[in-house]
Amino acid sequence: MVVEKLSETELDRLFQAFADSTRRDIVRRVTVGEYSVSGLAALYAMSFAAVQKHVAVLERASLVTKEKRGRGQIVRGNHEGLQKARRLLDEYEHIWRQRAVRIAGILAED
Amino acid sequence: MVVEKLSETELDRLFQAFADSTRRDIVRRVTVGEYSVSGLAALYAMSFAAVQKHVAVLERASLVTKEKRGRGQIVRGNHEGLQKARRLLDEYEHIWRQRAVRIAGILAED
DNA sequence: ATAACGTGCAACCAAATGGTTGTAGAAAAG
DNA sequence: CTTTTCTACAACCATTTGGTTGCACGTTAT
Repeated sequence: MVVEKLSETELDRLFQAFADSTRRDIVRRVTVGEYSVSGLAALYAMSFAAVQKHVAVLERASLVTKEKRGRGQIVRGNHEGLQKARRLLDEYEHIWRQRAVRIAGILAED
Repeated sequence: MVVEKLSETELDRLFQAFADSTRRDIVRRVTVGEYSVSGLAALYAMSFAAVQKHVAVLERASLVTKEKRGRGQIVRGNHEGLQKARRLLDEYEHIWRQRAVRIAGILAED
């Protein structure tokens, strides 16, 4: 199995992208259905430009993709980015579990 | 099973905490062993105060805890915070999978 | 008692973030 | 062709972030 290495700045961008509730909501929505940028903008109490910026942050973090369709641009979720974030947290969990096992082993030595 | 609800600001703090490579490294280290704040500070090419701030960010996000011991203060990993972050990403994955199943279902209707 | 160590905190600074408004271009509708 | 719609982008502003230095205070060591 090829364990694709994640660069640190890539991870910075990924977690930074998740660190805003509006962006988390956008990810949720575009995972379920398709939305144009203006379609998303209509959902939130902020300017179009603000939502546009949030989408740009998500795009830079590889969590969504944009695709031109007619006069608009549709936003889709990108499963790969999500998996990368999950993979890192899984790694931490693994480290944690190893540590728990080691401690149990030490305690058993008495 | 009680599915403890995570507040949005709690999630903001959690992901924000992960969005810095120094902080991710600190989490990794304190999960494996025990470190004082100054012990951590010695590891990075930045001032003690900077590391102290990173630890404070992690503490606010419930990813680490601090405990006074003698003249120093030891930093430990907090499994609960890590699990919360993982749980959210799992939720997204679940939504994604449901969607994949639904699309497969639609295609099968032909 | 004095010196050294570990920590917390405040003040400061540059850069990034999250928002705004305004302008401009490309595609669709009239 | 003109108007409307959707998008992109620049300029601007306030706040937060990530770093610094300096000072104060409690704890350990000499």
